[in-house]
Amino acid sequence: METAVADRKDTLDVEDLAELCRALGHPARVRILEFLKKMDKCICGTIVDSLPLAQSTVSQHLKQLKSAGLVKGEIEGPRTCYCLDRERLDQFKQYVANL
Amino acid sequence: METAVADRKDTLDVEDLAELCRALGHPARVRILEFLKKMDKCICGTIVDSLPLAQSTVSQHLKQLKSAGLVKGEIEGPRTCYCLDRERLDQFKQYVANL
DNA sequence: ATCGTATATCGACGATTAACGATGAATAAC
DNA sequence: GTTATTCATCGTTAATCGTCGATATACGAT
Repeated sequence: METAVADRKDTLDVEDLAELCRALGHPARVRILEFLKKMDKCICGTIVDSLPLAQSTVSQHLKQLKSAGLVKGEIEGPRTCYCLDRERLDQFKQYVANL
Repeated sequence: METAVADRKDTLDVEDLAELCRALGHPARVRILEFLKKMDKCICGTIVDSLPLAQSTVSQHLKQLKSAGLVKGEIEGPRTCYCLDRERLDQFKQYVANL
């Protein structure tokens, strides 16, 4: 019984950890995460300016981070303000620490 | 000067972290890592038996983990014995803890 | 020698990724 | 109203990924 429950729990963690890792498996996305860690809140345009990539590419990367739950975007007029989801980052840290 | 040095250090860590994340960005590879964490040493065949994947696929996954430095393989006759590179895993943990 | 076991590699295939420029929708300024 | 700014989305392209079966190589047993 306990084993069965533990196995299910492991299954969810594995998939979730893999998803988070996939999200951070590109240097640009790591940089974005670090940037947001420092800046707390930041509009898309500033992130675009900080990377040697096209705006559309950065937007795609942000989309990936958002999909993984690591960042949140809040629309302000024509701008989008992104911030880190610190709880989600902590979750990632927890997973990795438990490896 | 210090900024320049710090920037270079960040650049290396970002790439390295991304590489490690990419390696663990697939559930099968996370499972292999966990398996090796528990078993300490394990032959390829046993790992193959523990996953619902073809032997060739598992071999490819192991190759990815090896390339990222997370596992080491030691040939013993017709068999290969894999083990976790614990220092490398600790490095990963360190990177993530510092995010 | 032959046969069996183990596994890395190859090639094929479909799916996914990362890059870009173009564009449309939403907002702001005039 | 027009014009400008912002950014998500689209489509294209080439590269990479994940999976498989087949196979060659290395070793072990007979």
